[in-house]
Amino acid sequence: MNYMGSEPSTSLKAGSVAPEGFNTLECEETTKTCDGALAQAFKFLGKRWNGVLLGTLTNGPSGFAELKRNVEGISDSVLSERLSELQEAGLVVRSVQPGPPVSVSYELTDTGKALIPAMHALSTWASENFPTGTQH
Amino acid sequence: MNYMGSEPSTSLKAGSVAPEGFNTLECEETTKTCDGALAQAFKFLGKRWNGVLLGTLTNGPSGFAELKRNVEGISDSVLSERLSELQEAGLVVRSVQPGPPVSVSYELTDTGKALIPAMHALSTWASENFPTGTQH
DNA sequence: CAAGGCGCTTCGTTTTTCCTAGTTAGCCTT
DNA sequence: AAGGCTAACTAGGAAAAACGAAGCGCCTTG
Repeated sequence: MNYMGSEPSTSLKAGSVAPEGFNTLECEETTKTCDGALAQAFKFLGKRWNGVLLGTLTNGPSGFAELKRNVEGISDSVLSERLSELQEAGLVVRSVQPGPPVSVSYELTDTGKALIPAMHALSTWASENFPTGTQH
Repeated sequence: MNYMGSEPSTSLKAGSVAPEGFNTLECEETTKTCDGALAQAFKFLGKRWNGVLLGTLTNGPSGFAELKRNVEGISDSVLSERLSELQEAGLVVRSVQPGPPVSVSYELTDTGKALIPAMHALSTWASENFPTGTQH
């Protein structure tokens, strides 16, 4: 699976197989590195907008303009680029209805939908730890 | 709670209270926005290195140099800045043992530790959807 | 016909992130 | 005593990411 641009290079948990480009760690149970799978997850989610985009798409398929409205603050060019990356990563699928008029929708794939429990856990954590209305 | 710099501005779920600076949505159950709490979570986790840093600290307290070694690819200044941000957000605590020699350690707070279930869910998702060894 | 929306792309500008060299203090070895 | 190394950062500039505005072709609406 391809990543676009450079992504954070992370070390893997002791004993796990190192993908290309990663330094292979000696098998050492006391090494305090980040879980390799978690690091993998953060290759996507550690990029600005991806988490919120995926979160938005859990509400169902959306067109480009609708996503632009619903993800406040994102620019057209970044939205376009992120959607391309998420497609290439297999998390989002783009489907085109030729119309007229042409209509495009973006939808979570099964892989993308499989993120929902984790995103729910993140949402629960934020609700419990950063109640709305207390920011200043 | 203070955020450093500007963070992605997101719209909130219909009916939820809008914090300062957010556009208030009309209460409209069909609006497909990202859950406000999830958006809040991604203010931290959508920044490069934060997720991996927090993931690394789930293994226990670490000093700066140890973190530098265990989070492969991060530079000193970014590590320093991210740790400061995570402290200010209440996710990490810094404690200093004056020595000599001076010794500093960073540790997850209760709020930071409360992220562990969500990070475990993310790790599970990545393991099941991106098996190691298949990257190219 | 004019105006607006959709679904984007392009490019110059701005903002954010990142890197590297450097600092001080202490420890260890020769 | 001197030199090398580590810890825990910081400063300033470089690089990358993100933004904003303009634009395109097509369609719908008035």
